[in-house]
Amino acid sequence: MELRNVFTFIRAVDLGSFTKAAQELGYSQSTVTFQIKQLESELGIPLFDRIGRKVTLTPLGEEFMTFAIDLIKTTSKIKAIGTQLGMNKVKLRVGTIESLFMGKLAELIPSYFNLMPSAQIETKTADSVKLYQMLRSNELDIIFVLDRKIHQKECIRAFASPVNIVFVASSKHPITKEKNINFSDIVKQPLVLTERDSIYRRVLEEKLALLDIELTPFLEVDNTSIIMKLIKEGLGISFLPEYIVKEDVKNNKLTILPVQENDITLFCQIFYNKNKWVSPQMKLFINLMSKE
Amino acid sequence: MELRNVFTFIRAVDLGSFTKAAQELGYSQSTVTFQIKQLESELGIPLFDRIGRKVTLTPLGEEFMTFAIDLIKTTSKIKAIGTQLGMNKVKLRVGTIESLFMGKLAELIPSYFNLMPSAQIETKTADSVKLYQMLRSNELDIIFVLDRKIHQKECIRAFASPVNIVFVASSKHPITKEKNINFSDIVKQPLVLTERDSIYRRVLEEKLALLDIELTPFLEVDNTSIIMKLIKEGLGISFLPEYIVKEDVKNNKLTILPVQENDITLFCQIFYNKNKWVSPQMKLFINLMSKE
DNA sequence: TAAAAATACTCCATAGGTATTTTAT
DNA sequence: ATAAAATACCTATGGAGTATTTTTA
Repeated sequence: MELRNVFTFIRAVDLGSFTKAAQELGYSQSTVTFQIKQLESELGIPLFDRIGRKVTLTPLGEEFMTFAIDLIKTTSKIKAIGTQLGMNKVKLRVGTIESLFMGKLAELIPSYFNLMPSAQIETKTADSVKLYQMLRSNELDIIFVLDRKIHQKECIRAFASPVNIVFVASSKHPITKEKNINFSDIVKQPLVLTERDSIYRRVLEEKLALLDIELTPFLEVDNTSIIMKLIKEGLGISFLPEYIVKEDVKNNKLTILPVQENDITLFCQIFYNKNKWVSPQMKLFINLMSKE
Repeated sequence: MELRNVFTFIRAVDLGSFTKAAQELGYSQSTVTFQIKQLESELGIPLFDRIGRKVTLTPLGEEFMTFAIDLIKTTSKIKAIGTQLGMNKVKLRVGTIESLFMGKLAELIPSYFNLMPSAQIETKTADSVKLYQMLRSNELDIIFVLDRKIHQKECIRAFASPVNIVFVASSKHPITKEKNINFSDIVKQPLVLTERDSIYRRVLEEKLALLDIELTPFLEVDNTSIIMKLIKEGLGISFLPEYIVKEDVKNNKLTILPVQENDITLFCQIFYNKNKWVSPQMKLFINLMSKE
């Protein structure tokens, strides 16, 4: 059944005339006759009695009329889809790495819900490799990662912001007295680092490899919050993104070590799947991150 | 918007695959792709994310889905139109002449409502000329008249039953003693007749005109019930359809006069407009009358 | 005679098919 | 290599128009 015909039917009923309906709808009179005939044969029931030069609904036609109005009501609701954004609960599936969750994402969530009150967010914390995979297989709508600024196939970069990765120690640690520190000095210290395939750990190792320096941390922890807690207790030094230590540096609990050779900069970035429709929820998330 | 496309959309969502939907619906895969594309461009919103070789609904697609289901529900209701007959109040507009209402129609109405419990009947009593007019202009669905069996243009005769028109007098009236009565005897009596353009009055006059007899009733009344009341009180004789006096003849209140020359037979008939859809209500009415 | 609907006929848009290409598993 | 969707291209159906006929007021 063609909704166009249903529209015409309703106008014909309201105006009591095929000709008038045709004029109003911009059809020729014969087209209206045809459309109504088509409806009647599709439904297998007569809709109008054609008596004299008047048309009047049959009882079955009246019955059909109520359903026809239903159909039209629903189509007008359909036309309004997308006009009231965020009116319906749309879940945004965000993937990120643990340190970015703690250091950046957590503080963004309240303002997201502020602007999208009926929203839902589902977060998934995993390592970058897993996150890229999940984005490609559409298990996530958006991922928020720390990485070099390189092309990721199938993915579109919606946002990138530079992040320094720094060496930190407790402010009470004797090494904070030093003015100039080299990589070779660092590696002699007890190091608490993230796991081997964490991106900044890997970047650091590559850098040191060029200088023929070997890295032997005495402790590996996969959670930056725990690392910071240990460091604050004076347990050696670590290599972490600046954003995550900022707060403690301000409070003078941690100190960034002045390692001249360290020019490692990564980017915290947002990606989405290139084949994915960018929903208002995704746009909002990206905007909030950009304005920060 | 094409409901066919909405059907396809729903199957594609349920099966999570265009190809499977195509197989199930008997389309080619490209047709499903085309139909969904068409929906998307009509609505101006993306319905599916095509990621890898999977398709998944976008948030807007999910929103559309609920309305799509609405549409399909309504169309399935539409298909059921006419299956449950008499479920909805359909008014049957019946026109008849006064004597037939009293003599035939009144007793039929209870059985009509018995078989069509949710029905409505609207009756209109008028003279035959007016009734034919109203049938032609679709102010009535059906008319029940007493007439010669002649073709009425625009009308279809659904039923006809012969009716004798007879002379009656009170059983106490002296004329009932007579064995043989002629027209010439009749016209000498005080006559109470229906109005001039009532059909049996007219037929009688035509018959008498052939015999060069003139008819001069002393009283004309447009209501047969009143005429019968007057006759029963001994106020002359009348010329009425047999069905209307039957009851009183049985009770020996009225007597049919044995007028040999009187062979006047008319037909009580049901007509409907030839362009009119014959509703189950109309059919039932006709059937009930035929079975009587 | 005028006005409304039905009918006949024509034209073009488009729905649907087949075959192929692209993309991801 | 396979499976799914997109794309290109072709054809037949049928929707809409014009012109005419029928019917009633």
